[in-house]
Amino acid sequence: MRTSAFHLVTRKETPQDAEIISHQLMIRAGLIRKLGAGLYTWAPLGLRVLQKIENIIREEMNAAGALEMLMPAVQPKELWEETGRIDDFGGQLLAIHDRAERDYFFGPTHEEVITDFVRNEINSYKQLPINFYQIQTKFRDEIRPRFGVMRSREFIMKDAYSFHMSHESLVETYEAMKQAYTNIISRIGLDFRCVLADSGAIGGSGSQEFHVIADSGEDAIMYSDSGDYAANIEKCEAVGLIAERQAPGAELSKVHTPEQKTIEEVANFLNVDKTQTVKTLLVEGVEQPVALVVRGDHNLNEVKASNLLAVASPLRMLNDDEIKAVANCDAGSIGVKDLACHIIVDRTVANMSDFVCGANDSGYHLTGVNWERDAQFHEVQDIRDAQVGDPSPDGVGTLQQARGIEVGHIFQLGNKYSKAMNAVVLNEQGKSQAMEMGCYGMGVTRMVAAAIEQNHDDKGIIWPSNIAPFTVAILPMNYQKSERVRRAADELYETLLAQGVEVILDDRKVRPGFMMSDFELLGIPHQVIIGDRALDENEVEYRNRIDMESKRINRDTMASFLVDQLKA
RNA sequence: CGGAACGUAGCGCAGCCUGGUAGCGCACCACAAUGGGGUUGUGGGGGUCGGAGGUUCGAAUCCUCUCGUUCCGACCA
Repeated sequence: MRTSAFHLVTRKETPQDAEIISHQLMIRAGLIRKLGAGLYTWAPLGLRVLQKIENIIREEMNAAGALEMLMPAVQPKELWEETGRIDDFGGQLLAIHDRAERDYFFGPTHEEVITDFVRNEINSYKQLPINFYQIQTKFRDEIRPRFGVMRSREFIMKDAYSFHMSHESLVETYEAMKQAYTNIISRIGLDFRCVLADSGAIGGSGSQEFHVIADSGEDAIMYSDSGDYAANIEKCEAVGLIAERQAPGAELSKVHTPEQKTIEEVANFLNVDKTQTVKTLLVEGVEQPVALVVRGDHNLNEVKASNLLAVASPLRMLNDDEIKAVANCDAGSIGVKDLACHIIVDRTVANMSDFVCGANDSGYHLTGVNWERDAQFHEVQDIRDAQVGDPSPDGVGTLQQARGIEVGHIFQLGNKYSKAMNAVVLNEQGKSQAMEMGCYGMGVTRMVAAAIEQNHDDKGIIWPSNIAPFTVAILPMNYQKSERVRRAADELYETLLAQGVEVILDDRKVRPGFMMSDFELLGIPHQVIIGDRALDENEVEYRNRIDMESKRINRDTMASFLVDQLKA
């Protein structure tokens, strides 16, 4: 490709609304342009990257035995009524209607559509197992789209759905998909981690996420410093930190704590460690309000909490009036003694003794509180975030934390959808049986942003060579005027093209500095600079985008040198 | 969803407070010089000032409504 025949529009200035580096660089390099909130146009340059990722995904999915297909992006509302997922997805669903006022959703995911396809298409156990996938545009009306294509509303996803006669067969495909995902992200060239995950609105039993490690990641992932355990913090089991509850050692006493509301303030005021305090959070319950109790220095894990039977989902904190009705005090003074609601305590809290909590009387706290003697709880659950330094739940090592960008998520769905939609096949005994199902998603557009987050410097993008829009850039110095430079550049260009190298030749009439800065921003892995200086010695110059060190190479061997570099 | 801010040329912004015929930088077009790190000069094209309504002799500027965008927040207990 010659730049004169391509669309290359770069910007020197950082766009004002781009927060994270990948978004800034994607706009500056001209990969994407914004159309509206969470809506992006992929320019030819960006599309080349996108398609490389798609092709790697295709190759690995095909190799794992999955079959590519394509479903409609627009889905009839009736399908979603069958599974009752409209409420689960809530406002994220983009509702549309046609001229006859029929209701549709623009698909945020395709479990319903594929299950409908399969229930009509598959009748016998002999046709199973089978795994379908597609690469397609989705729409999720995010509350707050941000970070460019990292969290956009319209995006491209690879989604796969497998169907089975047994759980064992499902697990087999699940493991194959896990391996395929590992292969895909490795081939793209990113540093990633597979972690245990909550299955959220998709549902099902087991699920794991694939995270590209990056400081700008929206998720916190916890991992053992010496073992294999790794989990999203939403899911990461938080072990009880106190092995055995001590017998009460202090008198219960009520102390005046005026204006001391936060745990920090109360602990300082009473001169105790935060680990000797508990906080009581009142949330909406299924039948009655629920108190969730965690140690003062711990965070409530909202995902774990909303998964509890007694707690309403999604999680909602009670407002001041509701708190008053339950605890008869302001929010800053809620405590566990004589609290008339269902009380669920964290594992660590269950074994605390002589602790501090609110007195259910505004401006007062209790000290020396002990379970059984002073207060009772109804359930012990894991409801806090695991934190750095906790023992790993599998007993091996200590937990550490990193930030991750979720680029893939695989689920064992079981028969949630097949039962709801009556997707059955006849088994060997000729009896109807609901199919077991798995689903496997991968964010294609997000992968581009993740790749940049992990591979850039202050000059621009540094593409991993497997997804670079071009692998070689030829930068001629004074192409317009120097006959000799032009001939050398054209010749190398033609030679590389003939060998199937994805090469871009900059034949624009721009000055050298401008050209070099542009290609540093663009991040093309291999760059060849052709100028009169080196040509005097029949040489041209090679630079790798990673180290940017110049190497003089004989003009006649440059093509083969590059081909070797590309193989490496 | 709650809070805040911002909408003036493709991009980044000034002008608004104190109303008087719209400006700067980048980008773009032409010409010339330059030709190994975003070069320079001269000339040029491009804007219903987000939209609607109001106040006024007169509105980018003041008022009201509306649309859009962005940021922050959604555990004080």
